[in-house]
Amino acid sequence: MTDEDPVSRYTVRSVAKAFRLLSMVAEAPAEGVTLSEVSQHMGMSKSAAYGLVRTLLDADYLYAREPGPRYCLGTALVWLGDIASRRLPLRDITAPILARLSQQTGLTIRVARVDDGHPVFINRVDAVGAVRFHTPLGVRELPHTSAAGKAILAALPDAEVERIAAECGLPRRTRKTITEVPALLADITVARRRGYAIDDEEDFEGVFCVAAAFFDHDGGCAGALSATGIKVDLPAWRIEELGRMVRAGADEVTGLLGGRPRDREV
Amino acid sequence: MTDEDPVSRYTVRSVAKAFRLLSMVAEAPAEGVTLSEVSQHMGMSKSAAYGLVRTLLDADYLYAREPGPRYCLGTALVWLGDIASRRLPLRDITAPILARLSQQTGLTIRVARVDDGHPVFINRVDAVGAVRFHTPLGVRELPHTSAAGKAILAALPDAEVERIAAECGLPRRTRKTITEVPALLADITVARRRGYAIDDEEDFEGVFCVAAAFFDHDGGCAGALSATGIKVDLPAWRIEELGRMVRAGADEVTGLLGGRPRDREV
DNA sequence: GCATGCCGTGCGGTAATACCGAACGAAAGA
DNA sequence: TCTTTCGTTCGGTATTACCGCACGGCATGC
Repeated sequence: MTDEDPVSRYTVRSVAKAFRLLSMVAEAPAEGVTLSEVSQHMGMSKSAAYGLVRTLLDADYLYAREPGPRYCLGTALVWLGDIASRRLPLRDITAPILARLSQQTGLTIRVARVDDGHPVFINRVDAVGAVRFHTPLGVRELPHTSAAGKAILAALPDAEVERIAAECGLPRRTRKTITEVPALLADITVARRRGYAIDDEEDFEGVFCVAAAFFDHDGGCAGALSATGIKVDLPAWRIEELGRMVRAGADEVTGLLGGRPRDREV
Repeated sequence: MTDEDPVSRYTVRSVAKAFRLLSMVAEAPAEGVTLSEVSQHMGMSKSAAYGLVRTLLDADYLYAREPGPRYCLGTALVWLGDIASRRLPLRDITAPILARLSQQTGLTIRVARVDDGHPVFINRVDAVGAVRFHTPLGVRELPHTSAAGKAILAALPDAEVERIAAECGLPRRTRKTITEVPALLADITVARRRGYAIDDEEDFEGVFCVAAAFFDHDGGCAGALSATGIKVDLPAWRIEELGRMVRAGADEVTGLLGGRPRDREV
């Protein structure tokens, strides 16, 4: 084996495998996976998979649900995830604003931080009695299919938007997804004037989002707030109202971050 | 090496080390840890620690905060923790009740599930503007120092309580912690009559908790709801009111679980 | 009732590996 | 300027994790 592996020379392979296993369980149905499924998907023998699973069980990263047994994500991940998310400064700062917006609007409110032009949602508050959207946290999302992503793009110069678009390729998610760079730039230009970005069924059919970006002390975009609802519940006047509320919430976050809002930009 | 290790023959050692490292970072200050600290605390060479850290960085289980660099828990853990906690059925069922109780009381409301007589908190809703308590999720807690723990114990027969008490040894946390089995049984007996359990500065100085258990279709205790506040803010009449509200919330959870509430028990 | 898969569990042997030690450039402190 | 400490990199080797194989249990099908 003289060829160059995709893994660095310093990668501990067993650990990387364990993480691949956890990702596989996370993406599998909630009932969990069997040992044989693990050995198949991981391309390793059953006995090797058994050792790996046992290690994860002992550490509470997995737990065995009888009968089967089927393996599911364990409480150690709840523990670590709670600590990790609490230590994101943005989360603490924005939590009360999310709660207030959720009460005011009756919608699901989320906050994303920026990762190289892409949104990573780090918290979510579901309104009581509202539709629950199963949107993941902690994942780098596509920038062009969510309102939060477009609000973040709108804070960047057009050249940067084009670079990011070329990088991720603007894949289609629904029939309304913007898949061409000029259309994306046009949409962003409107968002800059309006003060908030809109996702009109561009990520999921029937789902509508409104988002506004906030900025830190550098004047750089630090993230975005978004409100998510079912499209049929949102007439035009309601969308404008939501836009103003989200915009106001984002400005408040900007203030708490010691930042300065930009003129004529989201 | 013919001696019996504490780890099973099937334990993948590198993976266990990676988990120990994550636990270490989780218990360290929020600013993160340096590579040298890792190699020291883990008892391994710097180069080995470097390989491990690089692996965790590549998988987003850690991220490097400049300068230093200092290593902190990464967004992959936020992702996995979010999925793991969403898949706990109790969490979805109780979420709206937590939110309502939090609004009604202005306190932090938590829900714990039962793990062999011990409470494991799986969700928490902080009231807006209230004091934030940094209580971890997903950890097996001591049963005798929290209101939720005592509410769970109150649902068990005395013999079982004595077994659990012998197992964990009733360690002291504050000067008010109950450290003797007879006193614990007496406290639990009162809780059974009253319908809710109380933690009066037995876990943290100045912190007061009220909790009530809920039950599943077997009639077994499935967990408990608790309300947490600063002691000076809670006169006696307020505590009684809180107890009734938490009790009512727990009964509601019991109903949603298809369970039946017990007579004269928490 | 018997055969037949399939699953989870255990055990050697060996090829793959993760670890140690040493060394280097850079940055911070004396 | 000198010293210390940090993160990083690189061979060599002892450790190891993996594969193949076999066994017991549990359903399913004939």
